[in-house]
Amino acid sequence: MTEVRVRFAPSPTGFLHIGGVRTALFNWLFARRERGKFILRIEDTDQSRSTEESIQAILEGLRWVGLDWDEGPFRQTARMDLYRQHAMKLFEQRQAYWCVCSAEELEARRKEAQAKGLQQKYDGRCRERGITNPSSEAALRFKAPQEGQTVIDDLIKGRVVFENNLLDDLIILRSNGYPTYNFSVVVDDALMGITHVIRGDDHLTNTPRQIPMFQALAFAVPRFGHLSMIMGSDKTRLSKRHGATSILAYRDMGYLPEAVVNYLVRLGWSHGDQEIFSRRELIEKFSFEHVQKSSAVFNPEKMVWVNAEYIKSNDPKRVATLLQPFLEQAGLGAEANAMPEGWLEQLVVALRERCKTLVEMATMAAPYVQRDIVIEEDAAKKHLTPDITPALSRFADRVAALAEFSHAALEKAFMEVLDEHGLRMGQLAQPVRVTLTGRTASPGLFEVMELLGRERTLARLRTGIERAKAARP
RNA sequence: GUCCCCAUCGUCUAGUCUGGCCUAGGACGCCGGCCUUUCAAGCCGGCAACACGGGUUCGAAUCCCGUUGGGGACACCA
Repeated sequence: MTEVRVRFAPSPTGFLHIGGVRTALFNWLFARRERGKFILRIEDTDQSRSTEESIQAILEGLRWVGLDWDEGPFRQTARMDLYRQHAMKLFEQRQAYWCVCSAEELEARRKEAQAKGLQQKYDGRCRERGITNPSSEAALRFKAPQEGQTVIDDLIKGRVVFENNLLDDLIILRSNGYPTYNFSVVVDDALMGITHVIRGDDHLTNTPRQIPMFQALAFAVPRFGHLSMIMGSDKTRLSKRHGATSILAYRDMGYLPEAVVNYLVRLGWSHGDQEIFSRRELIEKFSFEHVQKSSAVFNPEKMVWVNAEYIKSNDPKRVATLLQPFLEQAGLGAEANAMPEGWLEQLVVALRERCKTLVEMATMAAPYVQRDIVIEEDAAKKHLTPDITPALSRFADRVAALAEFSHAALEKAFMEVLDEHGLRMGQLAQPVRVTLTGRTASPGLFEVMELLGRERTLARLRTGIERAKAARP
């Protein structure tokens, strides 16, 4: 058994998006499962569109979702000699020829063919010219086979057959000396020993063009697997229109990387009815047999749900760590940092069932982190009324006198006050909640008090009592 | 236009290869209820799909053909 070697080969012409991450993920899972190698290759042969910034964003995005690569990142621009060398080999073998048709001419002919409804294919006029001393504007074309068929035994799609007479003589070396995509992939995939090419569906029709090149160069042909595309809600290809484009935008929106991975892997792959998978399980269970052939629509609501699941079930310590930058951003950083060891985890536990993203959690955290709060007007009007002040005061006194400021002790005190004043839970709970948090919704009251500590609890109770007294009944 | 891929609830999907266990299961969302100190979470229930037409077969979501629909590719982009 030879070692499985797969690669992710993005072109750095933009940011790493959801679709790219999914492709990378499927490659990575397969590599990990097969104990093979995952290789990262940057396809930057398009000089005009590639940017260093994009490369950095791609690396950062992959790191964020935890897709670590074993080799690379290789950059095609650093491997130019290799492509030229192999291109010349094809020329010497007479499997490639110089073409002096200008880009403008080609474009014009293509347009004409299109208008006439003819096949848009290079007419091969330079094929038999036998140009050996090309001018500087010449490009090198691969002599594609015109007879027979090329058959792909695709890992996902199954058997796909293409007629060779439809194949174009592709340019492999541009007149500027740079290789084109279809040629550089072949050379790299072969030289890097790629055994399985797992890529987007949009490359399916490139495959019959590439296979003859592998063969002409006497390289072993890898196996191919073509993943369906991800679509937006309108069933068109996913793009900026459908929301955040860079994977890093999801980080900034408060998603956990493992949630994004979990959501993405389920977009096209399944394991029975299971929805949530640990990374370990994913590696164990992943297989191309259960990868869907059809395209999938990206559904933000479900991703939010997955994220909420992870927030709830993850180690609070980790969630607390991930929450930090969001607290900073919400202007709560300094105060949060001043809290005692373990406090933030406690906050996470109190809030995690109530929020779906870290951004939401940070927003919700304000009353617990801050020293002073603003009480919502409507909440005060409804719950902080003069008639509740006796019970409120009594409770404040009890809290002040408590030997131990704990959940159990607070609850006991609260119940006793309820008893003394003949109140039901809800009648006192809401006023206390509003007093303590300024809002009508919060975690359990006694958790809230523990989070606030005795000092802030008392201070807020007193403020609330004053406010209730002053209110018009 | 030519070639290629695809087709189960609104969405992600199980089931399709190896027809019968499918009066089609799960999940998200939506609606209703329960629980309850609020809001959530949780639990229970509901709505909701085999694109269409022909075959093959005792029997088809499952196999075959066609139609329709969707997507992709046809560059000196990747």
